[in-house]
Amino acid sequence: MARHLITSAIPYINGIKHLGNLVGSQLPADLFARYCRARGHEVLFLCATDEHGTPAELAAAKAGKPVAEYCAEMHGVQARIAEGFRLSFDHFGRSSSPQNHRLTQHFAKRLHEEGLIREVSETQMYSPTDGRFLPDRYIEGTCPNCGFESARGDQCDNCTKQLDPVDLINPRSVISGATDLEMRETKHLYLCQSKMKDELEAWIDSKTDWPILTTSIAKKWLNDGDGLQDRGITRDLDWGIPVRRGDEDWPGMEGKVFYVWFDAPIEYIACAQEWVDAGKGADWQRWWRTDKGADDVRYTQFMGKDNVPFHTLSFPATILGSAEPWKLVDYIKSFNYLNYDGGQFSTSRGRGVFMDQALEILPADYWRWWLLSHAPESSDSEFTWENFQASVNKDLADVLGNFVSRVTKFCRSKFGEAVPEGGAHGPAEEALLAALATRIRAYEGHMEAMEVRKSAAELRAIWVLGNEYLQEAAPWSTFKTDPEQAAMQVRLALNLIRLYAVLSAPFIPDAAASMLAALRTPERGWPGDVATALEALKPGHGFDVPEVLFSKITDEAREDWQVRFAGVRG
RNA sequence: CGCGGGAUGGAGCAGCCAGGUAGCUCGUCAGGCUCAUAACCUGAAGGUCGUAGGUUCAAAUCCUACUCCCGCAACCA
Repeated sequence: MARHLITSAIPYINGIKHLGNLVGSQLPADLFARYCRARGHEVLFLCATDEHGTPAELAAAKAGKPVAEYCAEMHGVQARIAEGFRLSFDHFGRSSSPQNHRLTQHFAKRLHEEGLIREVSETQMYSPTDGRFLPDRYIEGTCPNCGFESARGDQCDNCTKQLDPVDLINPRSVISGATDLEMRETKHLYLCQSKMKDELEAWIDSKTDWPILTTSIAKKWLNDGDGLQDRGITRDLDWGIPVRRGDEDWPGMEGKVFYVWFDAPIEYIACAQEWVDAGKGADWQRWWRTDKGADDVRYTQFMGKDNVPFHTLSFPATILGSAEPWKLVDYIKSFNYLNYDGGQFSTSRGRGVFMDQALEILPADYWRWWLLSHAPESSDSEFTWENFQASVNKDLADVLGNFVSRVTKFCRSKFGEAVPEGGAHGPAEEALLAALATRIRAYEGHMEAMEVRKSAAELRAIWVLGNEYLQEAAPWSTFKTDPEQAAMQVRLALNLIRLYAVLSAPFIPDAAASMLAALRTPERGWPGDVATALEALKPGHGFDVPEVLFSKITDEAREDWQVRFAGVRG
């Protein structure tokens, strides 16, 4: 038995996430966590909401609520939706937790003591009307290059030229429209990542088995231009973790907070503390401190490609720079983006399917299956309703659902609602067992390697074996001449349903539970020996013919949804 | 000359790292079965692997140039 620490990139608090966010981190992380648990490993699976930063403040203001209240509310919303998708977090924490405040301030102190923090004085655009410093992208004006009137402070969307806010003609605040902007001097703390470049590079270079997407992005940041740059870790905001050195004040940093990208990954650790403080666990240090039992932990992170630089460089710089024995990540699984029907998902324009809406129209398993079997592993992938309908109907309803249906109904009509007795395996059964063993081992290999698409394809192939077997065995024919043989065939098929439930549970947990419930068995141990696993249900064991496991998506429903989710979210 | 990923039959993908009869799912066509959610099983047609060169006995796989798509480009998260 191994010990697996698994974290999903933490979703930003601001609003409900869309399917692209889900498939890029939380869902594959959940798949892996469920698989590890099924294999008997000890698992700690953590996720949280990332709550600090300007967008949260603005969203709260728009909702007319204090930001703390807004975040608490949105955390509740996201937690409920995560439950709806059956994301099996051991704890779903908050980056605004007291635990994370303390820990973030602790890391800042350690980094300071190690000489890895320096102060930088800089000038930034300040808006007296808004009462805040404005990040570049919250400033708009006329592009000095092309004359485009809605150029952002960091870049002109029209001519793509890189800009500095001071370059803009007639700059104004995106928040209030105020034009009385002024440059003000402000002081910030920088993390001296450049001092750690060699250490980080050696560490990255040692990870030869990481996805190419992960290492190529990390190496680009390490070596692009002047190499790894120092990074500001503080901001002039109200909402965030106050800048302190552990318990002490930080002279000159009054009123400032840490930058979200500094405190967010630290929440992975703080979340384990929250898990303990919530009474769900006893000892968080044996997961996170290599001097306190975490030396045998394997730590895997899941995230979209936009998160890779922070997880391969910034957060490891924090960990390594602290010179304390914290657990470093062992494997980073990164994903490309999921596009929506010919374009991008857009949170601001309400384009695409959002997590709450998805659950309103179909059960979680449908989404889990499609998203995981089409996970954007090697390149960006695209959600289309036609593909979704075809995949779900074919894979879930026709191949798996129909298998359960035909077996249970046939048994009921010929033998009654109990596992029939008699008969012995012949060559066809031996061949099936051998094929199953081969494919199950392949499935395990793909799951362990976190090859999500390949795992799904292998699982589907395992389902197909059942239909192939039935076609060859044809119990509906043998029943007429040799009822005992038919009984054996049906008994095997019923046991196959149980096996499928166990193997499929990481992908489609609800359907798997329904299958086991119909078979009236709690037996869900992972199959070692296939022949043994297919004898779990003994002759005479009662079962129920389940309701239709997966109903099909009709053309009308699909067309309806296509229209409904094409435009602005209503 | 900013960086990275991708380009394989109608659609979506695997194969490429360790060169040697182009594989899978869907769709299409034909056949079979009739237990089942008009479902399942079997078979067939359809691609020379973005373009142009190069290396090699041999390239989807290695090298060079180019084209197109996507993402990133650090005080936005």
